[in-house]
Amino acid sequence: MTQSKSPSERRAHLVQLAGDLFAEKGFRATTVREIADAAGILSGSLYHHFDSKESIGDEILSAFLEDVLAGYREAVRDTADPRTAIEQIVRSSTANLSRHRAALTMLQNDWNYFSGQPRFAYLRTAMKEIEQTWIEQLERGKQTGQFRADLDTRLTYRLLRDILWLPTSWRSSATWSTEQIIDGLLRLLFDGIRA
Amino acid sequence: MTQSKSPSERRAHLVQLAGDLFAEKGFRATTVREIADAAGILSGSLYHHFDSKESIGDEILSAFLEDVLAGYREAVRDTADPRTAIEQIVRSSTANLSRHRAALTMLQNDWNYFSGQPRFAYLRTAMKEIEQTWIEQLERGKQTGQFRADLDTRLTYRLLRDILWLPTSWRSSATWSTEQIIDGLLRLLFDGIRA
DNA sequence: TGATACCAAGCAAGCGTTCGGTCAAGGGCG
DNA sequence: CGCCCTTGACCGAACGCTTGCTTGGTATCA
Repeated sequence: MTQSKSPSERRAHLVQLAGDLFAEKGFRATTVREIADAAGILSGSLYHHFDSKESIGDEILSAFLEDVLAGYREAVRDTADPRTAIEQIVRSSTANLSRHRAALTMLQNDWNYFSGQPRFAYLRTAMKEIEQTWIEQLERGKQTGQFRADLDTRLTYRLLRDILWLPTSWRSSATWSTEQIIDGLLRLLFDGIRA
Repeated sequence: MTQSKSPSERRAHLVQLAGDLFAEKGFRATTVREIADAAGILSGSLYHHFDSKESIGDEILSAFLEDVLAGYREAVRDTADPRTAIEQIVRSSTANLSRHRAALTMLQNDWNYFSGQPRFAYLRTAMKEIEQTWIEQLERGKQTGQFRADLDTRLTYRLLRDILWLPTSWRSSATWSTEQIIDGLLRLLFDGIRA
């Protein structure tokens, strides 16, 4: 059909197509035949580009986590102020999440499936670093007096991280812009809903 | 084997077993053979009690939504104050969610699967009522001056409802008690993390 | 000529579901 | 008491279908 210019550009396109499906139905619920249909080829032909369905998932997940971790590292490197750091984390995450919708859906839907396999051990590693980063910033904020001293750091981290990842799963509705979501999120996190 | 006292007590037990599996892996990812294994019978024997796998899911989901809606209705009936109403909603929801872990996992993992079928049309109906309730209370709070006037009501509702349902998906860890979670949740919602 | 990208066909395994048969428990009845 | 017959719970084996994946062949183009 449409011929790709550079080698393996076709491959990247297939990953993109598969990702769109994963983002809507999850990894397990998406069949290789559906992916092939979206690409206009037969299911068997996919195996000319990938050696398994898991490889496609692997590519999507590792690319996502690399970007996320890069954003986290930059956020804490540039800033001394924990509140600014968290705000920076929120901004970089939101950008990454809208670019990697598929990865997050996979993590939420099929975490049990992936996290059990040795091949995806890096998932746990990355999650640990994310947790560590949040906890450090929250603790620092408590010490400087910017955050409430009575915060349960670990509980707050779990809530904040998951809250941050929520809007991604909202069907790509044009209801709210990314800016609006970031705004609503930040104000909620820092100030709550009370006047 | 063990004989049940009342008729269809066995059936209720099977629903319980299936629910435990659904809560961990989701509905689609759980096979009837796994359910049967957990019960110590063969997969085919399940069909003596249920006419399909979907029926089990139906039973779990409808029971959950009935309880949730009852909690919402009671919360807004008894209270004139919107802040108290929301606090009441949070409390009743948390109780319901810990009792119906399976249902929420199913809604999060397999929403696309269920919401498409006519049989599960009540899912959309119930969600609409939940949304309506939240929005009413948020609007009232804005009018009385208790909540910030610049809140995007619909966006805030989506955030709050999803946030409320988050902790359920946290594996039944003994890390935090229900009381702790409610506390952290309420303080975060109303006051944010700032000191 | 030899990669590259794909087709056509099919495999084994797993899925939800069906169906005829077995077997113990228990009430009705002489 | 002893017999029969219903009933509920389950087994064993299979069904049709879908799954991820394999294999041998073909067209295209450098």
